[in-house]
Amino acid sequence: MPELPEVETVRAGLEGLLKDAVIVRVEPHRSGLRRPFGDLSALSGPVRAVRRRAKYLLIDAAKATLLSHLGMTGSWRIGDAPRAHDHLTLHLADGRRAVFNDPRRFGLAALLDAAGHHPVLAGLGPEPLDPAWDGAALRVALRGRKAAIKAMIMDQRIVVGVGNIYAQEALFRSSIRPQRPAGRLDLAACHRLVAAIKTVLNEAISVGGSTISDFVHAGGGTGLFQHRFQVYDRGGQPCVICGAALRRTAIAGRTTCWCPRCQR
DNA sequence: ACGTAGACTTGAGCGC
DNA sequence: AAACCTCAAGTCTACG
Repeated sequence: MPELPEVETVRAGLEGLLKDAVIVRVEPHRSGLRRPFGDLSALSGPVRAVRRRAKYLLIDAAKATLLSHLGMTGSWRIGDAPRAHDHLTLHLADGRRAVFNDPRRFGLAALLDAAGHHPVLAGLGPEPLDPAWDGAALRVALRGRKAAIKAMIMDQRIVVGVGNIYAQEALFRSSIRPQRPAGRLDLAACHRLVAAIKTVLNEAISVGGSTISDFVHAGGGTGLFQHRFQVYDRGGQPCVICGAALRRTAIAGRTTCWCPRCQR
């Protein structure tokens, strides 16, 4: 999916396009995706804000909040002709339509409950761009863990928003070998890693995220951060720092590229 | 509890 | 060239 920078880019775009627009009708095109949509009709009314928590979007209307997740291939767009894999349409009073499209159907859409909660939000870890999340906090979360550090920073209970692209890029930038047992990182390494995660996420947000094949902004544009990848999908190619051939391995089932010389 | 593999799904592509 | 193949921004479950 879209990781945090992509979701944040969609959030900002959707907020600009939807704020103060009035939803007059919610039209599902199937019963659900990863989970049933449930009854979405309470979403009708003016849109107040579009928020983000982890990789989830929250569209606040007057009487309800729509939670959505883009899965691997989900997108929101405004006012287009219908397309294959459109799953949910929000009809607006001005005639535009906000449409959720997702070819692989790993996404999610549902309303928050009356208390503003949803089961998928329970148990999520800290936001990586929260100033309170620092190396010391990460070190505490990793204590005793033997799994690879890369798997741990992709675990949404440890920290949210980091997926397979930005985990690899942040580990390269902090010179940490992705397969190192997480609990053995010292405080200095945790500080470096947290700083690298924040920097790479902020850089990616500033250029509208990464587009590999599917990701598009709510306004239809693509991201640009894919041009700045230093290790992602670069197995066999030279390290941008030392020139050594980057290695490619699987960690917890996810392809991982890293420099055998720069990352320890 | 912890860690990993497999499942879910559709589309892209010369690598793996 | 093609795709009967493998791989993909993510979660969720089921096993050891």
